[in-house]
Amino acid sequence: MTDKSAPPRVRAGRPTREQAEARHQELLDAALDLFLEHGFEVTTIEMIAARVSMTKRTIYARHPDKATLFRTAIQRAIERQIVPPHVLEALERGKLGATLEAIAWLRIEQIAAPHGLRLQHLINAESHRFPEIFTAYVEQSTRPLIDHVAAVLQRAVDAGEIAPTRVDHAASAFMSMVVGGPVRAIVGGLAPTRQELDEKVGFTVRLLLDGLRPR
Amino acid sequence: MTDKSAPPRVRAGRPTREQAEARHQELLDAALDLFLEHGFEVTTIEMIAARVSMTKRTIYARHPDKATLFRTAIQRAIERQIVPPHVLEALERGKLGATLEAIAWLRIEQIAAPHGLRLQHLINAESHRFPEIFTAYVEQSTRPLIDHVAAVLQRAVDAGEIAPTRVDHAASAFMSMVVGGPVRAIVGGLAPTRQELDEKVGFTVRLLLDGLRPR
DNA sequence: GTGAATAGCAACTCGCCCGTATCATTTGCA
DNA sequence: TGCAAATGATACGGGCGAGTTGCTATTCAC
Repeated sequence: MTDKSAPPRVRAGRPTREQAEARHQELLDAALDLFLEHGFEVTTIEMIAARVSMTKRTIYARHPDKATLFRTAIQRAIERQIVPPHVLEALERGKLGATLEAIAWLRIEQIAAPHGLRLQHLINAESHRFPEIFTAYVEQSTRPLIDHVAAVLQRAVDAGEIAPTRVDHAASAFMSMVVGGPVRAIVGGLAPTRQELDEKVGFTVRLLLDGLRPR
Repeated sequence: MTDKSAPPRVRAGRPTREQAEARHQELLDAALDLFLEHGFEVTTIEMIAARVSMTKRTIYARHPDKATLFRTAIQRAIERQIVPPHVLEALERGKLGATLEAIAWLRIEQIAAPHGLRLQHLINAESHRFPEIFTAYVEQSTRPLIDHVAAVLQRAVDAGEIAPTRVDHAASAFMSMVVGGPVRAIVGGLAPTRQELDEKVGFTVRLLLDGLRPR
């Protein structure tokens, strides 16, 4: 006895393939936003649906469950952060110090990006429930940069620019220093100025190069 | 019409003040454990109650709600991690390098402690809901150590042991390096050996001292 | 055009958990 | 000794969110 005396239907209908695909991208963007803001548990499917003016039904038509939607959205964010090799190579400057500074800035901008740091925290926080996401993040985002720094340093060692050393330790230490400051600042609610960051990056690079100066 | 034909009573009764206090400590320990393991949302009051063989009733007699219980338990964990000033002073060794190594080890052991890193992650993850906890952690745990390193370095500058420099930057960079490696390792599921850590700490201290060697 | 697949909506079920209330029981403490 | 505090057992209201289903409306394919 579905009377429907006052049919409140507003809009419906099957969208074009392009329309559907665009909506789907919107959905993933919204899901990412909300997950980053509120975490996995607190974010509800209906919050996401409301954000893009859909209903749960439509979301569940594409994604089997909340966990899968989460994985998909986060993996997408990780992929956006991947730096392709040719970009890394393009960071090569003439002088070692300038190259390191360029790499440092690349990472800082990733972290300072609208939700860059939240992504890290979310992935850490959910690393129990989604260990594969954590692994993916390290493998695809963190590690390549460290490895690249190590390679740059190794070349500098070979060229006699710096003293022989454990380039892996040095690279890891360098990235830790670069990231540590901004992370503390941003998480603490501060927005470090370009100048402050510049100062810190300069300090870090100088410290590393002085520490590794050939005897 | 509560019949209660089969009263399955087992045990009850009023405990001694000391007993009650002891149970209360047990409760907070259990709550902390579970919050660290599962996070705020997933952990339920009944999980905590079961862990210490209590009922919700008893918990709610002491804590107005779940959020307050969370704050109390976490604050307790933070306080346990606070290093009293006299302990910091006792880390002073004759040589600057040895002092820095001692400080580094102190922090590494905090992080490698059974739930040391989880505490950080939990606090970060819940920093939206409980910003005051996040602030407390930084103020009471992170910052004092960095400040102490800065003070140690300043004294070394005054003594001419190292070149004049921004000791705040240097201290921050040092602690970042010290913490960065172990964090990546532990979160990644690895358990770095004492020897590996020793090697890293040694490397870090040497890098800093060489980088700051007086001209 | 016509039929079938598809996207959409709304309402529903189911289960979970917080917080509270009730009653019985034990026991510290005055 | 007797009272009240403290706790256990249990039930339940209220709310909420995940996932499902029935139905409708539109578009794609032939």
